[in-house]
Amino acid sequence: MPSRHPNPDPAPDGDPPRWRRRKDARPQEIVAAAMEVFAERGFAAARLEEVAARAGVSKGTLYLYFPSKEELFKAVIRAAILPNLEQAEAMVASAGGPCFPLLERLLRMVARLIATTRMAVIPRLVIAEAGNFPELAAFYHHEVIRRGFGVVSALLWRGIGSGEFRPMPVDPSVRLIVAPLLMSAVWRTSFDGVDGEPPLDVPALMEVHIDNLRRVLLRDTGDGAGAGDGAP
Amino acid sequence: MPSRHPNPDPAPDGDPPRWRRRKDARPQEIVAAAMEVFAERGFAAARLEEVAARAGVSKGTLYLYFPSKEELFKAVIRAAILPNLEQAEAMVASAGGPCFPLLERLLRMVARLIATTRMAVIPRLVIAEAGNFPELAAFYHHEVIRRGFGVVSALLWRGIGSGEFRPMPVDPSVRLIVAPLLMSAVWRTSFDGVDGEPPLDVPALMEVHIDNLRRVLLRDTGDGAGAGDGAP
DNA sequence: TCTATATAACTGACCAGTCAGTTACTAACA
DNA sequence: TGTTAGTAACTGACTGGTCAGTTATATAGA
Repeated sequence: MPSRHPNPDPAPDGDPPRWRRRKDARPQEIVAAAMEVFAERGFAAARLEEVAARAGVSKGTLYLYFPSKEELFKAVIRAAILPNLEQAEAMVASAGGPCFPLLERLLRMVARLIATTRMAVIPRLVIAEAGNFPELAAFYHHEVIRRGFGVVSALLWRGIGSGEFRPMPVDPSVRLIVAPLLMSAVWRTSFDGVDGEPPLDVPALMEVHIDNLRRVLLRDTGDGAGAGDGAP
Repeated sequence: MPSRHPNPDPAPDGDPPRWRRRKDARPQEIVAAAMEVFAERGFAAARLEEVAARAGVSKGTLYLYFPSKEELFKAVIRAAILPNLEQAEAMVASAGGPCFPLLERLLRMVARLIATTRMAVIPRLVIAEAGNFPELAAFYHHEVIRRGFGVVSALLWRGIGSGEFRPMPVDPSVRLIVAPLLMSAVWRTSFDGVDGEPPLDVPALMEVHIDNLRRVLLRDTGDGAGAGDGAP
């Protein structure tokens, strides 16, 4: 099979070489291909032969850049999630003013990622393999969950400190805020299209969630702070 | 390897037979063994050899009672979930009076199942294999999710109809009510004990969730219907 | 005796990871 | 400006192992 990344500056003479040395481009091409295949098949069922084919290299080449299937998977997770996580951390760290609108922006941002990108498959993949690859679960917990929880947690503490939010148990609240995101990601990659159901409307779900959170998190201010259909 | 279900009424004479015909008992013993193994390894990584060993039979015997690994898995799901689902359906159908306490009972019941039984692994297993076995996902959606959602949905409609609950979009609300349960189940079977974290306190999480739902679902009644730390 | 029930050896297919060999590129030297 | 070692990048056939599902054979029980 010819490379899917052929000579970008074809030699004028004779036939093009069967392959080219492209040390710098390979890793990210391999990771992109692996992302596709893992997303379609899950970790265990993904075939490295197939990853290699989609990356336009041979299986042996994979092992020049990644020592094992598991490390390749970690690289996929890092590439898919870390940039977004860093963006979220920066957003919360830098923003001033009231916390609730910031939380709204955060939730909408993640919801959009879940609804529109392949990133949504990652939680499912990790959940699936956690039993057989505990080290993978630990990696994901340490690199993603802990940091993600940290972002929301910081936001809640700030809101409580300023009096904007009600006092509340922070750890359970973080989990309850995040749960619908997890559910959306899992749903979209496991049940969408099954049984003739319409696909899950992630943004709509998120708007209802945000409305609910307004009632739950915000300290009562006397005026109708909640959604519009409430008391007279 | 000797059977773990040896002759329950050992023959008085000579050596006991190498095996016994136990047509009626086999299926449930096999399903119980399969539940264990699937829970520990996931669907794909579970070995039928091991299921057979734990059930005290040979692999061939499995195929006398279940035509394939997939059908065996379905049997496991049915055995683990259907009784509880039916109990929940009966509870909602038969109970009168206000809806919110009923919802509380329902949530606490499921939370207890998730926190204390092996049932909690089922969602993880289905999620994990949904990509590779779409028919399994469809089965689970049809037999479990649809009915589970139906129970909560019925409850919400009733509460809205009676004026106990605020008007609300029912489908998203059902998902938001269920999401923390799903998260708890997944967490307990994927991340508990990882990274030195204390295990998830499912009942505590559920109590916070229920408090939140009180604020979200119940129509404002003027008095302090919400949790105890609110307005004077 | 007859046969439903059970066994255990077998088959065929799959795949992660390895490694001996091949090729594209580089730079030292003519 | 060739030419030619030298080497890093790459290939693909191979190994060793796994496991779902099948089948020839044996025996419990009627």
